[in-house]
Amino acid sequence: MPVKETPAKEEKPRQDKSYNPQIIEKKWQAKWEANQLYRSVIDKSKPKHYALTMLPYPSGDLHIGHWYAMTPADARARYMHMRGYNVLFPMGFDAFGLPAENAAIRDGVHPMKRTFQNIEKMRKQMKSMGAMFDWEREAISAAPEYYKWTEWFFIQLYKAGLAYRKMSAVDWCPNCNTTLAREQVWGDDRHCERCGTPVIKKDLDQWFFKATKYADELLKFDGIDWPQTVKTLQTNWIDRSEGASVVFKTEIGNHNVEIFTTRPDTLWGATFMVFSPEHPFVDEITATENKQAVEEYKTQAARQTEIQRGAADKEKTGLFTGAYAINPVNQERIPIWIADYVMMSYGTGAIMAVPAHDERDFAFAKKYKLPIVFVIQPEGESEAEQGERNTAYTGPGIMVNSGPFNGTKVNTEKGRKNPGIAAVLDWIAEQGIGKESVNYRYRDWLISRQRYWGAPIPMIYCEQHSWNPVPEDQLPVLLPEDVEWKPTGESPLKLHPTWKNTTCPVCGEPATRETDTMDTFMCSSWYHLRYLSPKYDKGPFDPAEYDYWMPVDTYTGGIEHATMHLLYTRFFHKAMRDAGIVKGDEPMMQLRNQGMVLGEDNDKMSKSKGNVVAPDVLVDKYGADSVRAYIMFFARWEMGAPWDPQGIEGTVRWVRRVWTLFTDPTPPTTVPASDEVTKNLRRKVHQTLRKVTRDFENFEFNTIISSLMELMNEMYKAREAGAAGSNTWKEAQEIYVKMMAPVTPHIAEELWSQLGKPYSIHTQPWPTVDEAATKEDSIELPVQINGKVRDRITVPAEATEDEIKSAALASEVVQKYLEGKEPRKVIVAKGRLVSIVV
RNA sequence: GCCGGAGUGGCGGAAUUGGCAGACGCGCACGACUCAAAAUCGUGUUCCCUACGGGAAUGAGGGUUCGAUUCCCUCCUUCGGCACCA
Repeated sequence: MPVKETPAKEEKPRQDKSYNPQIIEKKWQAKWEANQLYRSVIDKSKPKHYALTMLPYPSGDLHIGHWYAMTPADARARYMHMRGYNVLFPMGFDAFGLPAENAAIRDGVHPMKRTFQNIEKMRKQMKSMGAMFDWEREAISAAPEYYKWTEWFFIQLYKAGLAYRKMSAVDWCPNCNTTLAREQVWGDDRHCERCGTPVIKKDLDQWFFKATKYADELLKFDGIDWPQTVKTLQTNWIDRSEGASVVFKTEIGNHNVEIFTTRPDTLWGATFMVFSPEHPFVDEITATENKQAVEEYKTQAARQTEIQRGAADKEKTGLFTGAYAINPVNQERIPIWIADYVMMSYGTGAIMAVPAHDERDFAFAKKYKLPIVFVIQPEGESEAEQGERNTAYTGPGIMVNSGPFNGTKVNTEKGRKNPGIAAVLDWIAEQGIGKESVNYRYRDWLISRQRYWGAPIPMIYCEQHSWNPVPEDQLPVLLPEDVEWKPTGESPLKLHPTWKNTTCPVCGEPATRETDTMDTFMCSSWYHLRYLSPKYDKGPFDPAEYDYWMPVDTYTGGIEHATMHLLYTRFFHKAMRDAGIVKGDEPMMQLRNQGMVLGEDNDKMSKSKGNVVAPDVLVDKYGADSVRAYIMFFARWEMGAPWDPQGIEGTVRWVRRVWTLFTDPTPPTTVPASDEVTKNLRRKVHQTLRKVTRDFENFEFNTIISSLMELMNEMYKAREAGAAGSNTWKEAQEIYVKMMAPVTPHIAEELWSQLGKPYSIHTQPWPTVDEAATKEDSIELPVQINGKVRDRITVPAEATEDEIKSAALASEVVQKYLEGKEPRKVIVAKGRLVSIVV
């Protein structure tokens, strides 16, 4: 790509030397764009760095939260660029989704039109930020050339046996009029992650991705540098538990009822079974005389929401079915109950109840007078004593009443680490009554959405041949433009008169298309791949680009996606790795999360609360550089903070004062600086450089700005002392502007140019710390006596421990405290302090 | 109930390996400039006292250490996640 020269526009010589961000920011943005400063192309002579920040939904307005996420990410990408990396820092839009469709229902404006208008506006707003986004690589998930490949990926998942259709009770948001994946239902009241409406259950035939196949691998985070909190959230979300699956037989029908238990060592204590009211065997096994009561209980349980059923402190209720099962370890006949504390959605929907060693089962047994048999005895406790218990016993002990295992030790470890469990696991396998088993809370990913504005699910249904994917050469399945906007709870695609009619790819007979669209998290699971080659049409990405840029080196974004996007994209990557489409085990090597900017009132920013901060207004008033600097300065990035509208004055002053320091032609003194002044200045410059470098590495953006402020204050003092014009001064200026460049790219470029340096500062190498220059000549050490600072001594930096010690002891103050006595102990922490114990 | 993060001046925050707590900034006060104001520049700004000097203080209490914001234990507050999970 040839570098275009900007037409040399003759500007009038500046009359006004004062800082005018509106002029210089526009000037440099135009120049950078004109000569494609931020175009990232493969360059095998350089190490690559793929910096990715989560892409926004095109709501139509860039708010301060976007700046908070993007500006530090941009600054760091710029820093990496100056460190010599070939940096890819792309941007795009997660452009499918409900808001645009809901707006269409409201006012009839087509989501396509609105979305692309919004993108237009936001792209312009983003450009005012002065970020180094490579817009040639922009990807928009709602564009056909993008969603063609989202559809293609669905087919690859289908071919890999990872996409399946199932009728089940799924979560439905009555406000969004669509189903949601388990991850998208939040909180105690089980509300929709997007709109906050409590969800309900609906029985629907839906497409799922078999994410659970990767549960174990998703628990491994080897080789990736991700925050512990995210790893913990994902681990808890998947919630692996080790145990056994054991088969109990029903008397009636001789059905095999599989149960999951984490405590196979307590099998001999299973004195009854509890089925979830929805369990498929309930109707058949229920005795005639119990039928009516059971039906009533089922109806009542179904009427309750899962929240009500899930309330842990709720009094347990249940009902005897009249049926019995056989405990396979001791052939005991045990009653089968139904109770709503057993959930169809976890495990198998049926449990063995061991009241002696499980609190819930104990409470249930007490209430309904069911037998309680203790099979784990704490050491030193007699059977009689145990019979007195009024709680379940869950601690360690010895197995009793357990046939061949009497006397076996049980500890509190889970799974095979527990000797009792390990022994029973082997035995049940031998006996053929059960096996070692792992259960997860993690569910398969429900991908179907009953909405229009999403990527079509590229599947066709034929009476003869059931479901088949759309042939790949017919992709994309395009969204029809002429649809009616009705909030019916069914996809508008279903109501379209002709769109769904097609032919079966197997037999060619008339068939119908799937009218649901995909969860937009499917689009964002692979956007980092589309950035590699957004115009490529032979595949989702150009393999040459993939081989050079992937994996993502640094990924930044909000932690709210811990169990959604960040889990989906890992699953997606692993599934596509196994399909031979991508390489490596993980898509993103390093992850860092930013916090959230809250409103002044400490509340989440929202239009309805009227606490939204508009960055455009700030940019108009102060310039993008000052806003960028404030964003990075005002809070710890990973923590976030409520917005303080006054605080921005601090960074505005800093930027102006730097401007003045560099452009004021009349230094305050003509007296040349002493060697000491220049040496001290140079020391401070290199110390600051070391600090700023380290802070960029560690994503500690706030202290980058404060260090730069500190150095500026020192430079003002040095200038006062005559340092201006010296070589040290020139070096200080040069390093200073380079350090500013990632944070405040426009003013840095302008000052760089005014220093007479060649365009562009953003292609300059990051300066190197002169370690020798950072060394202090003499250091002031505090002297502590019994832990309190009583004096300070100044010693040469290279003073030995003994020299420091005698200097400290020689101090008058120390002598006074010693009162002529010998100190008990003198500790010299070199370069830190002297501690004297009297 | 379980898991994880956080708690430091009026406010945002700093303190890198256990070594001077409060860097840097906001705000505030005073001063300079000005007819005046804004802007700008300068000085001060944790709290308490009898103020030359001394004492206390990093959510609370305890411990380890010459020395703890930092490590350990108990607890409190707060935010987030999970939860009749078998």
